[in-house]
Amino acid sequence: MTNNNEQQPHYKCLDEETLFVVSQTFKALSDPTRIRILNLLCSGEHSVNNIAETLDLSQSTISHQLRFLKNLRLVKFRREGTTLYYTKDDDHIMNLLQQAIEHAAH
Amino acid sequence: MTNNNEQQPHYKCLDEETLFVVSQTFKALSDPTRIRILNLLCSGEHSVNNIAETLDLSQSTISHQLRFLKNLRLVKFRREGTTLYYTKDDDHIMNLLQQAIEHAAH
DNA sequence: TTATTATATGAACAGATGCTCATATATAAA
DNA sequence: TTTATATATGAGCATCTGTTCATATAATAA
Repeated sequence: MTNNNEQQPHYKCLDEETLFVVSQTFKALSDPTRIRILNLLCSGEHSVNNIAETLDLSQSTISHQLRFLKNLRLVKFRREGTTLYYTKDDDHIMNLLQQAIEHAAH
Repeated sequence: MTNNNEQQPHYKCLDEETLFVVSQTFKALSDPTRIRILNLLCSGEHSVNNIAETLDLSQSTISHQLRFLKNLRLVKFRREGTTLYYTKDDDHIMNLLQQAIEHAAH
Protein backbone atom coordinates (compact mmCIF):
# COMPACT_ATOMS: atom_id res chain seq x y z
CA MET A 1 0.00 0.00 0.00
CA THR A 2 2.64 2.53 1.06
CA ASN A 3 5.26 3.60 -1.44
CA ASN A 4 8.52 4.60 0.18
CA ASN A 5 10.38 5.30 -3.04
CA GLU A 6 11.79 8.82 -2.88
CA GLN A 7 10.18 10.82 -5.65
CA GLN A 8 11.60 14.30 -6.17
CA PRO A 9 9.85 15.72 -9.23
CA HIS A 10 11.18 18.91 -10.71
CA TYR A 11 9.83 22.07 -9.14
CA LYS A 12 6.89 23.45 -11.06
CA CYS A 13 5.93 27.04 -10.23
CA LEU A 14 2.20 27.37 -9.57
CA ASP A 15 0.36 29.93 -11.67
CA GLU A 16 -1.76 32.59 -10.02
CA GLU A 17 -5.10 31.01 -10.85
CA THR A 18 -4.21 27.54 -9.63
CA LEU A 19 -2.86 29.07 -6.43
CA PHE A 20 -6.11 30.97 -5.94
CA VAL A 21 -8.37 27.99 -6.57
CA VAL A 22 -6.36 25.66 -4.33
CA SER A 23 -6.16 28.15 -1.46
CA GLN A 24 -9.88 28.95 -1.71
CA THR A 25 -10.75 25.26 -1.74
CA PHE A 26 -8.72 24.52 1.35
CA LYS A 27 -10.04 27.65 3.04
CA ALA A 28 -13.50 26.19 2.63
CA LEU A 29 -12.33 23.08 4.46
CA SER A 30 -10.47 24.95 7.19
CA ASP A 31 -13.44 25.98 9.31
CA PRO A 32 -15.03 23.60 11.86
CA THR A 33 -18.57 24.70 11.00
CA ARG A 34 -18.09 24.13 7.27
CA ILE A 35 -16.41 20.80 7.91
CA ARG A 36 -19.38 19.70 9.99
CA ILE A 37 -21.82 20.83 7.30
CA LEU A 38 -19.97 19.04 4.52
CA ASN A 39 -19.54 15.92 6.63
CA LEU A 40 -23.28 15.92 7.30
CA LEU A 41 -24.07 16.37 3.59
CA CYS A 42 -21.99 13.26 2.89
CA SER A 43 -24.93 11.33 4.35
CA GLY A 44 -27.38 12.75 1.83
CA GLU A 45 -29.51 15.85 1.34
CA HIS A 46 -30.62 18.05 4.23
CA SER A 47 -32.68 21.22 4.56
CA VAL A 48 -31.14 24.36 6.08
CA ASN A 49 -33.15 24.05 9.28
CA ASN A 50 -32.32 20.36 9.52
CA ILE A 51 -28.61 21.15 9.30
CA ALA A 52 -28.97 23.92 11.88
CA GLU A 53 -30.79 21.64 14.32
CA THR A 54 -28.50 18.66 13.79
CA LEU A 55 -25.35 20.74 14.33
CA ASP A 56 -26.92 22.95 17.01
CA LEU A 57 -26.12 26.20 15.21
CA SER A 58 -28.28 29.16 14.19
CA GLN A 59 -30.16 29.22 10.89
CA SER A 60 -28.30 32.38 9.93
CA THR A 61 -24.90 30.85 10.50
CA ILE A 62 -25.77 27.81 8.40
CA SER A 63 -27.26 29.93 5.62
CA HIS A 64 -24.17 32.15 5.47
CA GLN A 65 -21.84 29.17 5.29
CA LEU A 66 -23.97 27.39 2.69
CA ARG A 67 -23.74 30.48 0.49
CA PHE A 68 -19.95 30.35 0.89
CA LEU A 69 -19.89 26.66 -0.06
CA LYS A 70 -22.30 27.17 -2.93
CA ASN A 71 -20.16 29.95 -4.42
CA LEU A 72 -17.28 27.44 -4.52
CA ARG A 73 -19.62 24.86 -6.06
CA LEU A 74 -19.03 22.46 -3.19
CA VAL A 75 -22.79 22.19 -2.53
CA LYS A 76 -25.97 22.65 -4.52
CA PHE A 77 -29.68 22.62 -3.62
CA ARG A 78 -33.10 21.76 -4.92
CA ARG A 79 -36.28 23.52 -3.89
CA GLU A 80 -39.43 21.88 -2.57
CA GLY A 81 -41.96 24.52 -1.61
CA THR A 82 -40.24 26.85 0.81
CA THR A 83 -37.69 24.26 1.80
CA LEU A 84 -34.26 24.06 0.19
CA TYR A 85 -32.53 20.70 0.27
CA TYR A 86 -28.76 20.96 0.04
CA THR A 87 -26.44 18.24 -1.23
CA LYS A 88 -22.74 17.95 -1.99
CA ASP A 89 -21.68 18.99 -5.46
CA ASP A 90 -17.98 18.04 -5.70
CA ASP A 91 -17.16 14.41 -5.01
CA HIS A 92 -13.44 14.97 -5.50
CA ILE A 93 -13.17 17.62 -2.78
CA MET A 94 -15.47 15.59 -0.53
CA ASN A 95 -13.06 12.72 -0.98
CA LEU A 96 -10.17 14.95 0.14
CA LEU A 97 -12.17 15.86 3.24
CA GLN A 98 -12.90 12.24 4.10
CA GLN A 99 -9.24 11.36 3.60
CA ALA A 100 -8.24 14.10 6.05
CA ILE A 101 -10.86 13.00 8.58
CA GLU A 102 -9.67 9.40 8.45
CA HIS A 103 -6.06 10.56 8.68
CA ALA A 104 -6.83 12.72 11.71
CA ALA A 105 -8.67 9.92 13.47
CA HIS A 106 -5.38 7.93 13.34
CA MET B 1 -11.37 4.52 -12.14
CA THR B 2 -14.38 6.65 -11.25
CA ASN B 3 -17.08 5.15 -9.08
CA ASN B 4 -20.49 6.66 -9.71
CA ASN B 5 -22.37 4.43 -7.28
CA GLU B 6 -24.27 6.59 -4.81
CA GLN B 7 -22.85 5.95 -1.38
CA GLN B 8 -24.71 7.57 1.50
CA PRO B 9 -23.04 6.32 4.68
CA HIS B 10 -24.73 7.02 7.96
CA TYR B 11 -23.92 10.40 9.49
CA LYS B 12 -21.10 10.19 12.01
CA CYS B 13 -20.73 13.22 14.26
CA LEU B 14 -17.12 14.45 14.37
CA ASP B 15 -15.55 14.70 17.81
CA GLU B 16 -13.94 17.93 18.95
CA GLU B 17 -10.35 16.76 18.50
CA THR B 18 -10.82 15.39 14.98
CA LEU B 19 -12.56 18.61 14.03
CA PHE B 20 -9.64 20.63 15.38
CA VAL B 21 -6.94 18.57 13.66
CA VAL B 22 -8.74 18.55 10.31
CA SER B 23 -9.46 22.28 10.37
CA GLN B 24 -5.89 23.10 11.39
CA THR B 25 -4.50 20.90 8.64
CA PHE B 26 -6.60 22.52 5.95
CA LYS B 27 -5.85 25.96 7.37
CA ALA B 28 -2.19 25.23 6.74
CA LEU B 29 -3.03 24.52 3.11
CA SER B 30 -5.33 27.51 2.68
CA ASP B 31 -2.69 30.22 2.29
CA PRO B 32 -0.98 30.89 -1.08
CA THR B 33 2.43 31.45 0.52
CA ARG B 34 2.30 28.18 2.45
CA ILE B 35 1.06 26.32 -0.62
CA ARG B 36 4.01 27.66 -2.62
CA ILE B 37 6.46 26.68 0.13
CA LEU B 38 5.08 23.15 0.41
CA ASN B 39 4.94 22.74 -3.35
CA LEU B 40 8.59 23.79 -3.56
CA LEU B 41 9.58 21.37 -0.81
CA CYS B 42 8.01 18.57 -2.85
CA SER B 43 11.07 18.89 -5.09
CA GLY B 44 13.49 18.22 -2.23
CA GLU B 45 15.18 20.12 0.56
CA HIS B 46 15.75 23.87 0.47
CA SER B 47 17.32 26.44 2.80
CA VAL B 48 15.26 29.34 4.14
CA ASN B 49 17.04 31.87 1.95
CA ASN B 50 16.71 29.63 -1.06
CA ILE B 51 12.96 29.41 -0.52
CA ALA B 52 12.72 33.17 -0.05
CA GLU B 53 14.66 33.86 -3.26
CA THR B 54 12.84 31.24 -5.32
CA LEU B 55 9.42 32.49 -4.26
CA ASP B 56 10.46 36.17 -4.19
CA LEU B 57 9.34 36.70 -0.61
CA SER B 58 11.12 38.12 2.44
CA GLN B 59 13.22 35.90 4.69
CA SER B 60 11.03 36.90 7.64
CA THR B 61 7.83 35.86 5.93
CA ILE B 62 9.28 32.48 4.98
CA SER B 63 10.65 31.91 8.46
CA HIS B 64 7.32 32.73 10.09
CA GLN B 65 5.43 30.40 7.78
CA LEU B 66 7.99 27.61 8.23
CA ARG B 67 7.48 27.81 11.98
CA PHE B 68 3.75 27.50 11.41
CA LEU B 69 4.26 24.44 9.18
CA LYS B 70 6.79 22.92 11.57
CA ASN B 71 4.39 23.21 14.51
CA LEU B 72 1.92 21.15 12.49
CA ARG B 73 4.72 18.67 11.64
CA LEU B 74 4.24 19.27 7.93
CA VAL B 75 7.94 20.17 7.52
CA LYS B 76 11.19 19.41 9.35
CA PHE B 77 14.78 20.62 8.94
CA ARG B 78 18.39 19.59 9.32
CA ARG B 79 21.21 21.96 10.20
CA GLU B 80 24.45 22.39 8.27
CA GLY B 81 26.51 25.18 9.80
CA THR B 82 24.29 28.23 9.96
CA THR B 83 22.07 26.98 7.19
CA LEU B 84 18.82 25.11 7.86
CA TYR B 85 17.56 22.81 5.15
CA TYR B 86 13.83 22.24 5.27
CA THR B 87 12.01 19.20 3.88
CA LYS B 88 8.45 17.91 3.92
CA ASP B 89 7.51 15.74 6.90
CA ASP B 90 4.00 14.43 6.10
CA ASP B 91 3.63 12.55 2.84
CA HIS B 92 -0.08 11.99 3.36
CA ILE B 93 -0.91 15.69 3.61
CA MET B 94 1.48 16.47 0.76
CA ASN B 95 -0.47 13.97 -1.27
CA LEU B 96 -3.70 15.82 -0.47
CA LEU B 97 -2.10 19.05 -1.65
CA GLN B 98 -0.92 17.53 -4.91
CA GLN B 99 -4.39 16.08 -5.50
CA ALA B 100 -5.93 19.52 -5.04
CA ILE B 101 -3.37 21.14 -7.34
CA GLU B 102 -4.02 18.61 -10.09
CA HIS B 103 -7.77 18.99 -9.56
CA ALA B 104 -7.53 22.79 -9.81
CA ALA B 105 -5.46 22.63 -12.98
CA HIS B 106 -8.48 20.83 -14.55
C1' DT C 1 37.30 38.70 20.54
C1' DT C 2 34.84 40.76 16.49
C1' DA C 3 32.60 40.32 12.16
C1' DT C 4 29.71 37.85 9.03
C1' DT C 5 26.09 35.00 7.48
C1' DA C 6 21.75 32.56 8.19
C1' DT C 7 17.71 32.23 10.58
C1' DA C 8 14.24 33.27 14.28
C1' DT C 9 11.23 36.22 16.71
C1' DG C 10 8.22 39.90 18.70
C1' DA C 11 5.43 44.00 17.97
C1' DA C 12 2.40 46.39 15.21
C1' DC C 13 -0.87 46.99 11.75
C1' DA C 14 -4.17 46.29 7.92
C1' DG C 15 -7.23 43.18 6.19
C1' DA C 16 -9.95 38.96 6.47
C1' DT C 17 -13.14 35.90 8.96
C1' DG C 18 -17.24 34.02 11.39
C1' DC C 19 -20.84 34.89 14.35
C1' DT C 20 -25.10 37.45 15.93
C1' DC C 21 -28.92 40.33 15.33
C1' DA C 22 -32.43 42.31 12.79
C1' DT C 23 -34.73 42.28 8.70
C1' DA C 24 -35.79 41.05 3.91
C1' DT C 25 -37.40 37.73 0.51
C1' DA C 26 -39.95 33.79 -1.23
C1' DT C 27 -43.32 30.23 -1.34
C1' DA C 28 -47.55 28.37 0.14
C1' DA C 29 -51.79 28.19 2.81
C1' DA C 30 -55.95 30.34 4.59
C1' DT D 1 -55.07 39.75 0.64
C1' DT D 2 -53.04 38.15 5.17
C1' DT D 3 -50.42 34.86 7.68
C1' DA D 4 -47.03 31.40 8.44
C1' DT D 5 -42.86 29.01 7.39
C1' DA D 6 -38.25 28.59 5.40
C1' DT D 7 -34.33 30.76 3.96
C1' DA D 8 -31.26 34.73 2.61
C1' DT D 9 -28.88 38.87 3.55
C1' DG D 10 -26.56 43.11 5.37
C1' DA D 11 -24.44 45.54 9.23
C1' DG D 12 -21.74 45.40 13.15
C1' DC D 13 -18.21 43.58 15.92
C1' DA D 14 -14.69 40.80 18.13
C1' DT D 15 -11.22 37.80 16.80
C1' DC D 16 -7.87 35.87 13.81
C1' DT D 17 -4.25 36.15 10.07
C1' DG D 18 -0.23 37.35 7.25
C1' DT D 19 3.01 40.70 6.35
C1' DT D 20 6.60 44.14 7.49
C1' DC D 21 10.05 46.12 10.32
C1' DA D 22 13.44 45.97 13.62
C1' DT D 23 16.06 43.19 16.34
C1' DA D 24 17.71 38.90 18.53
C1' DT D 25 19.99 34.47 18.29
C1' DA D 26 23.16 30.96 16.50
C1' DA D 27 27.05 29.11 14.10
C1' DT D 28 31.31 30.14 11.79
C1' DA D 29 35.39 32.55 10.27
C1' DA D 30 38.98 35.91 10.87
